[in-house]
Amino acid sequence: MAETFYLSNIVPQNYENNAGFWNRLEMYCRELTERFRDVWVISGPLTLPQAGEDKKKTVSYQLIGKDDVAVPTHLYKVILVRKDHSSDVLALGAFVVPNAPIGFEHQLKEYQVSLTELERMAGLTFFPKLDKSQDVKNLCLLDSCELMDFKQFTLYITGRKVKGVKSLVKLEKIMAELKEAGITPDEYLTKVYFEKKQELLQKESPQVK
DNA sequence: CTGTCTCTC
DNA sequence: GAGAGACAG
Repeated sequence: MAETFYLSNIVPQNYENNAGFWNRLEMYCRELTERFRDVWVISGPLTLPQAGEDKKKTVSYQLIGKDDVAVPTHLYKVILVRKDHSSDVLALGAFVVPNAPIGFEHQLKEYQVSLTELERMAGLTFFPKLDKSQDVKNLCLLDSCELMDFKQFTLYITGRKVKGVKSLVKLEKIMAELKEAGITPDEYLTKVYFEKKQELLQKESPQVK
């Protein structure tokens, strides 16, 4: 936790990417901990070359702030999972994601690369003690690599908002926004909504102590 | 969930 | 500078 917050461990990331696609990728990683005994995740920045109109490749990336902090063109994530200690079933997925907004029409699998490819891009060796000659499965074949779709994501976010809401007016506003997005609450959200509504009715009714 | 911004102390 | 709360995607 302490190392997490070193400035040297921080990367400027596109806002929409972080709150959207990357957020859903992180949610997927958390899901994996429910299906696998061990989950290792390594993330980092990349500044990749891009081919111009003349086909020549150039490395170009933005610098921000007075101290010229480099903005990576891409972000990578390597995920290694182990089913359990005894069986030793391992699966790995490596992903390279543009540091730019990515909509719900895109699938995680579009950004999958081989570990070897990523290691060349990053100039790093991941899991050096892992015997690569042994049978390490493709994560996206063993698991689904499916991120939440728009409806699932919106329902989840709305659930978190409802849980933290402080007034009845805001509660109804959150639910109205959901309806406006064309999504009807599922069983879980309906339950959370009514529980919060009861709680706030208690708090906001002046005659009740 | 991922965040930022503003206000107070 | 930290903490709390409002707000947005």
